[in-house]
Amino acid sequence: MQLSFHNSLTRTREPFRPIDPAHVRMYVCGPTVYDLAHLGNARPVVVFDVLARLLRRVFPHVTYARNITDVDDKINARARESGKTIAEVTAQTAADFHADMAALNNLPPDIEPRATDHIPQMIVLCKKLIASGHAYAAEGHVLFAVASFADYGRLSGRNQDELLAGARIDVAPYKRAPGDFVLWKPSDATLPGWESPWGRGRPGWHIECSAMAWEHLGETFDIHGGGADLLFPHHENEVAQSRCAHGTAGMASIWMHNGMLTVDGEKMSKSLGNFFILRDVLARGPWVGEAFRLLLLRTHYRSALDYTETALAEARAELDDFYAMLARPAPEGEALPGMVDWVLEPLGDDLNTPLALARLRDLRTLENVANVGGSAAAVHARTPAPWSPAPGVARAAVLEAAAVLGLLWHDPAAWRQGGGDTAAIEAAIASRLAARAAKDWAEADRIRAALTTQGIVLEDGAGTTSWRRA
RNA sequence: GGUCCGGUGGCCGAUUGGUUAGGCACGGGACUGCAAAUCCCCCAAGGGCGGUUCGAUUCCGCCCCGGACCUCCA
Repeated sequence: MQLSFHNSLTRTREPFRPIDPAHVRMYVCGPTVYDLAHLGNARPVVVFDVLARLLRRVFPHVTYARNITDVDDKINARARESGKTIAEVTAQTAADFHADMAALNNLPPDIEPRATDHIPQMIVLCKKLIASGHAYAAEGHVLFAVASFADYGRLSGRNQDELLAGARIDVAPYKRAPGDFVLWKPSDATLPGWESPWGRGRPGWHIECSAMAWEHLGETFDIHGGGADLLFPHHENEVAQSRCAHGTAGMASIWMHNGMLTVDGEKMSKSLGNFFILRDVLARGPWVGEAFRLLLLRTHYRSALDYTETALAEARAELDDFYAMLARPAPEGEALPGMVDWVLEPLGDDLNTPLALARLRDLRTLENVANVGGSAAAVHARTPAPWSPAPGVARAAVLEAAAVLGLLWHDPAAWRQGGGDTAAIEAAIASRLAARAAKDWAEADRIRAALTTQGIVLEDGAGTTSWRRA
């Protein structure tokens, strides 16, 4: 399968050519663990989880690294205000993050480096940058000299004049230029710190990713991902640090940035205070995790995505349709050649998940036609061949393709019927089947109406009745 | 103000210089004891003004509108 992706660096779609096809390497910026994940935090995790699954399908060996930032002033502030230690805050938040991302069926990355485990590497980078004239020490700080790097601004599409003009913070007196950014900063006794050639201190935000990517993926690697809001300054600064420290022409071959998630048309933001905690949304039911994942994948990853109640309900309804198909008894089948690749092909075209989902629906229709009856003519107008599979065949293709999207992992019966005691429901259905056999339609309808008030929907089949929760 | 990305039918949302996206909702039909599930049909679009072209939703220019970034942010 040919892959191509939109590269933020060149602002064009490029064929994906790994530096080493035998080992594809991807780095994605992970969370700063100071608070529970909000809805927007989930988007890059899901997007790059799908990308990792796709890469693993195409290439023999993939290393996907996603860091955890466990040293940051927001963490310090959270510890101070909550009365917990920094270690408690980071450990608990990281555990919460893992649980929430697992609820969205994200696979763990291959490597999950932590910033505090890479302090020595950060210090080495600072030393290298100072030695090569790209950084300087001043008043316990180490700062990157933006003017020393001609390509600074290339990734985010800015020139240095604009950046200086746009600098809106007060310029610290120890900076040579307003755009210079901190690699290392001093810590007083109340703050976490590590001994360094510049005194006891802690890393700046950007240096950690340069250090961890270097340690685990090398000086250059294939894909660097993250949210579009990280393009500047975070990724711009990462490139500057890594390229200047290693003397390379680039850091990652392809930079990929997911669009922002908005709520009712406004960006989710800590400072705006309009953010939804993912865990609160997940608490609404066992269906939410998958419905939210589908909601995310129904929009192309680079587009802005507006989260609404309606969109979540629609995603759930769509999953209901898939699980209705999967819950229907069908013989074990094997996908016809080409079926799965037909669905996944759009993923190779800059991760076009909406088109892949449209094709997944077509395979669902083929299974429904095979199993229930009807015409597949409309679907055949789109498929590469007039597939008319036996029952169970398209079903197998749906499951295989959905697995690359990280969808349809629930047990169909559990999805439709939920947990809890079902004996009373089964008993009522048995009574109704007896009434129907006796053509006592009034009694049959009375039982169904009673179940309807409990939120139970009956589906009569040939000689049997199945049920689901509405 | 600067930079960038968008504006597609009632809603969501892809592809494409000419040929059906798809989903949801609405309406009609098949099937069903009645339903549900399922299938079929129908519906309706491309912000505005110019330009290129035989032909533009698709390419170019301008304008309008929306969003993101401009050193907390996925």
